[in-house]
Amino acid sequence: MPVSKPAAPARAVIRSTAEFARYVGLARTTVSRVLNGKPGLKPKTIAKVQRAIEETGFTPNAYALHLKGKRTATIGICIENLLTPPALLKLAGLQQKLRERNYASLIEVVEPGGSRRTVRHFLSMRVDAIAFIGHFVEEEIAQRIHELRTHETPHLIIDQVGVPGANAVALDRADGMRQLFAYLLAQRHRSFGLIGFTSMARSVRDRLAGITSALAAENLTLPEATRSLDHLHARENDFEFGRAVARSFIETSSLPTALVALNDEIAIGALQACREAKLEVPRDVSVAGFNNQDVCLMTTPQLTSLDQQVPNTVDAAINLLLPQIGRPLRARPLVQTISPLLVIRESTGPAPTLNGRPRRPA
Amino acid sequence: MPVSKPAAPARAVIRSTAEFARYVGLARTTVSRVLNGKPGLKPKTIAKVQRAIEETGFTPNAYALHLKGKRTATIGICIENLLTPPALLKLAGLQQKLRERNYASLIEVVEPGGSRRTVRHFLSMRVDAIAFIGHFVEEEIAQRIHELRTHETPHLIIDQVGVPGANAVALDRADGMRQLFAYLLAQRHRSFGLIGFTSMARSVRDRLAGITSALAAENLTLPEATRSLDHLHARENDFEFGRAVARSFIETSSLPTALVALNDEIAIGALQACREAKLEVPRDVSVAGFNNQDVCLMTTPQLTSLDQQVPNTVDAAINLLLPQIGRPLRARPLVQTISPLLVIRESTGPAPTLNGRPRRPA
DNA sequence: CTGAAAGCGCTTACAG
DNA sequence: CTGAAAGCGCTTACAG
Repeated sequence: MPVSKPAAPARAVIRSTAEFARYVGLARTTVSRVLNGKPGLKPKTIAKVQRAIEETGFTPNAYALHLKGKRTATIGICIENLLTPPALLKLAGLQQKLRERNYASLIEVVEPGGSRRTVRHFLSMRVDAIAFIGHFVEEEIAQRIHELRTHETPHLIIDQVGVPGANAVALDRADGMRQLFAYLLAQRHRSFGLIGFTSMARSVRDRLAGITSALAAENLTLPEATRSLDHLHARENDFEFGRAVARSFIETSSLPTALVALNDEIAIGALQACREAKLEVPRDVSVAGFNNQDVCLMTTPQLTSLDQQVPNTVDAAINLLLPQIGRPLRARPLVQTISPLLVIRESTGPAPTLNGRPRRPA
Repeated sequence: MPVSKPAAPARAVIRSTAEFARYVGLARTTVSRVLNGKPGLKPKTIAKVQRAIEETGFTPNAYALHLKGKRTATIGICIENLLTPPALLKLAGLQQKLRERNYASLIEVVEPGGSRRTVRHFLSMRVDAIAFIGHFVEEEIAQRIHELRTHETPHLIIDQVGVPGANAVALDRADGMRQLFAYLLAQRHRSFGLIGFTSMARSVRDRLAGITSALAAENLTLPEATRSLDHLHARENDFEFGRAVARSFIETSSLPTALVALNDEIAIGALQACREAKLEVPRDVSVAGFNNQDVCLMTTPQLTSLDQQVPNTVDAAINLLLPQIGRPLRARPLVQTISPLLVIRESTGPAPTLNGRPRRPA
């Protein structure tokens, strides 16, 4: 069954206004006007075009639109490859808020050393702004920020502080630790086991600074009030690490009255070690985590933790990032800080007294 | 200090090959050749251009490139707004694999009723293919798939089965339940409490089918071997729901020997209810979850669960999606099924015997 | 409402 | 290596 003529408009996929105009039987110009809601068109023409869109599913080529000057309305989001639950929550929240404001998100997971390629891709896509989520190699991200400045492309770093010249919104980890320690000190705790705080990362140093300041209010110092046994165990799996370090603390002759963990997984490991040693939490020892993940409600006892206030972070990110678009670059970086919320649950309580309830099971 | 001449190339942001060529002092054509690695260029010219790229950070406009026929190398990913941990893992895994293959990801979170707008946006961005992650309203997604077919744009649905004409990769939930029940039956369990299986969703029906088939192998039927008390409690928070329903089972005169939960959160709630009732798991009752989330390792006892095998799912997705690109659309949909992996941990064991160890604490 | 034309930023023959 | 030109898919005055 030979067919001579090219297929009628029936099934061919339409990929340009030219083809589409031919299909509807109108001039390209007219079609373009309808597509862009310009005034001065017959209702009948509009209806005809609309029907044709339904029939063909035609969408104008965004690439041509942008060449003609339309904003891309796209934000590049660069997220580090360590995808922790809080980081994913921020990513999801940011994406959703951007979408509500009619911005598309171009998302790339970046490994150390890979940010240059990603940023160049984002720039070639003429994104309106770029957000970074996570903790990056400081030198590397500082270089990216510098490039973006000379490019006059707005940026925002979420979670990492201390990058010179960078706009940032970050959790005030020092304040979080200050809150937690002020509370524990008020509960008469004086000896603290820190689990997982051994690192030169800025975020850990900030936390130690917060602890120091809370201790200072009681005339205590970090060396006299806190101890670490991190060096005794490798940190591969946070839960197992917390369990192992806590076990080491328990085997010690002088168990601190409170174990403070870098994150919830480590804290849950510590809870487990306590249970295995038949120590009752918080009667015998208090345990606190960080991040306030959903699991904190599922442990026995429920875990005291610091909430990252992700919705606040996302809101701040939107408010810092979007107003930069289309305006001259600010000379001074914008930095906003989010205070964590201390969520006190069952795993922390008054410090055990030596002559009161027993520290160790009989 | 009036300035008469326009600023020298010094600080102006360069946004086109024309400006850039002027900056380097070469013809646009030559610059384009260097940018695209064409042969027949003096090393000196290449070096000059490369240096200028370093200096200016110039990136060619991707929109113009594509207009000239370059592939967008972009995949649209549509994810439902119920961002469960496994769904996020799939999103992150897919994004990472695509990136390794030099595809960019355009990601949008979609609410019920919102898929049309998202797909139209993706199409206007001339994506090479579209992936859907999650469970969508069947009628709505069926409509999208139909549109994509007429558009000759490849698609893949991850996690949802039963959409007519759709390419899909999905977890074989029936097989998962079959595995779990075969194991529990071998452990002499004969009475099962199902928690959270009350739903007309296809994924739940599939699971019940799997249970039915495992029971049939022992000449048992769903009505005689399983019970549900879902109707007694509202399901707002899965953990609390699991706890409440399990408590109701415990208060019953005939506690099943195994509680099987729809997901890990519900199972952890059930574990909690058991602990509160001083029932020992698995001595007095076995408990199993679904998804094998990280928390399964953090509970006491550690939770038996079914692993979604996310890496397998992601690999299958890549292998189903990418080969479709640039080829004529296949007439028959591609459907691939991933078998969950039963991970047996401490929360399940032999069924208690009535005349052996006590079912309830004395 | 139509049609011809210019131009967005690129690449790619083509003729020097 | 250069330069002029065409064309990708659009929008937007401009003249009918």
